[in-house]
Amino acid sequence: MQQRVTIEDIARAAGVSRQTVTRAMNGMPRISEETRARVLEAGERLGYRPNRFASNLARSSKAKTVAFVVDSFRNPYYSELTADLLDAASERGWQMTISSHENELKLISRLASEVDAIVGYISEPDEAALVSAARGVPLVLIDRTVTADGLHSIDFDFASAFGDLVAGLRARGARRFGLLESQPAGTAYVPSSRREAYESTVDPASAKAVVVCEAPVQSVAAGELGFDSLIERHPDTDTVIAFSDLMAMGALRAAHRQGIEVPGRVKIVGIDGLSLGAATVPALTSLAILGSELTGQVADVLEKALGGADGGFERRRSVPSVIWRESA
Amino acid sequence: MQQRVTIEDIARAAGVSRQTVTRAMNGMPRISEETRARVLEAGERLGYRPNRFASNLARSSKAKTVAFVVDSFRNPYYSELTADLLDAASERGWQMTISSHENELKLISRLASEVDAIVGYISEPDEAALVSAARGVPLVLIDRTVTADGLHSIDFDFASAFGDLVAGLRARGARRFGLLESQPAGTAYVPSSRREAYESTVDPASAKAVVVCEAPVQSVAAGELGFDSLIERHPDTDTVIAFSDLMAMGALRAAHRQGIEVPGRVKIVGIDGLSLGAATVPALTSLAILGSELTGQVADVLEKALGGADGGFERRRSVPSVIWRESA
DNA sequence: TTGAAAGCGCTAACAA
DNA sequence: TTGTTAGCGCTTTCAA
Repeated sequence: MQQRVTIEDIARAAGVSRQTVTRAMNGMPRISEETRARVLEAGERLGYRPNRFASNLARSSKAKTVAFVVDSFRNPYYSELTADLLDAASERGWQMTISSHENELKLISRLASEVDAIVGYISEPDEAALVSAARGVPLVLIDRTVTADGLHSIDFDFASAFGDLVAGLRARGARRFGLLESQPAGTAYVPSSRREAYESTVDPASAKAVVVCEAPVQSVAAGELGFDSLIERHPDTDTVIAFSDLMAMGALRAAHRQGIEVPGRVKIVGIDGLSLGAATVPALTSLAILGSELTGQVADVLEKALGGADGGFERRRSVPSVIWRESA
Repeated sequence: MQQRVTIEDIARAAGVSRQTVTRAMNGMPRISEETRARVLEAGERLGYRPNRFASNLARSSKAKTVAFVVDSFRNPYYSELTADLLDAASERGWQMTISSHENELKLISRLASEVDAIVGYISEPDEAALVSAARGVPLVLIDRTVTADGLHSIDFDFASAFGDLVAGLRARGARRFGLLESQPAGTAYVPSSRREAYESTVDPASAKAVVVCEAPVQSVAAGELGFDSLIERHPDTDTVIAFSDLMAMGALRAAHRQGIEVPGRVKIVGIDGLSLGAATVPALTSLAILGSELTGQVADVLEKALGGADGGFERRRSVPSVIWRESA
């Protein structure tokens, strides 16, 4: 970049001091309209572009930028959430930069020198490593609970959410449940909090009907395969709860292929609350994380953290709520 | 933020000069491993965090950040494209910040002082106003062609893409086409380049079967309503081309509701190339913009623009290509 | 291998 | 209303 035009140049061109240029450029008081116009005109003419680094270095209130980290923006869950967070960020005057994973720790450590806070879905289990990678930059982890000092977290209360969901499903005639879980291929299996909530909510027979798909968490294909195998192993299943809306969409496809009527013969429910769920055939009932108070919680935690309140680390919980649509 | 720990502090703590700290921190040569370790340790201990503004101000090669501007990240088209661009950006070491519209000109003018380049979907027709809002920051407009000096653009060659699409559809038995177009509510209607390409490609009778939905461009509901009205007005239609994949998904829903078999009775095709198209029932055939050379073109143009090559403004064209799936 | 000096471009505080 | 003087925190010469 040939960023050569500085306030110095403008000052010279307009015959004023640098300070006056600053005042004109930033709409500050204590300057006559006349000089302001003259300075602005000179800036325009010379093609002046403020240097944001210099400006922020000198300025007392620095620009805040927060990084949002996710697995992949190809997943509509993350992108819808991004949209929500983006609104919250721009309301508060924060810039938001987004990144998807390479190596988590390396990414965090890189971001730590580029932004003022990091928030996102990060699976690295070693909390101490996270704290040290963040080097003092506030780090807010979503969808998990942390214990280490130095980290904030916002988790979902699936236990109570599943209570509501299952009760509602029973009221709609559900008797025999099945769960489609997902696990990133090639990793050690750890039961998800979704699964734990499921098992402790449904009847014992249903609790055993769990299919774990080895696939990227958010894959339609996984839902499709999982549905087939679930129905094969547990033919009496009348209600399928999928780990995510995308998997539920896969289940919908599988049901259609098998000629299984939804919701007549089998009800299908996803988790996430994608707005896209309204566009499937039939429209998807979902345990919604999006559109819940999640966004507000994130913004809240960030506000505290950016404010520099070193006092304590937030541990929040957010309760998903059911969106009833056609599929259940 | 209490960003008080500076290299000065570390220098003092480690008993070295500031330069030495810089060398240690940035992995530069001309420093003994021993001092480097000592300095790093001091930094760790004091909780040092580099100030990115100071660093970039002093550094000769500044960090590049590019802003990506779209209507809304709730639209999967934009989010999938974001994912693509994000990959391209991180490969090149650029930061990317994303923004969705408020007032376009105001947004651009704000971004102009915060980033090094702006790329995106911007509908403001007044090119001079865009140039002046960008204040010298490279501005790359997608999905349109510009004439003004000072703007880059990357447009889609729908004319030739529609040629391929329609030929392929005919080979699959299509005879009577219909187009579902969309127009933001409350704006003056201007035929899209998609429509123009459509009309000049299909037979005269089909060219007249165009339904313009007054709705947000990318709405499933619009596609649903549009499909109904198209079939009502032109019952002999056997192939529906929708302005976007989301609208095509709406059309799919409407067809299902009406008991119209897809692709047996009516073929349905979208535009965009969403990966989600693979998840619908039936999976969606689409004229793909995503996954085409678009991303590469954008990166290319940005590279030139960021490089500071003032020489000329790029005018690129990108040809969408058909992804054949079940719906046609 | 290390350090001293001189800025990067801008804004804050103070004077004039 | 305007200008002067000091930095913001870091990196880049250039010397030692």
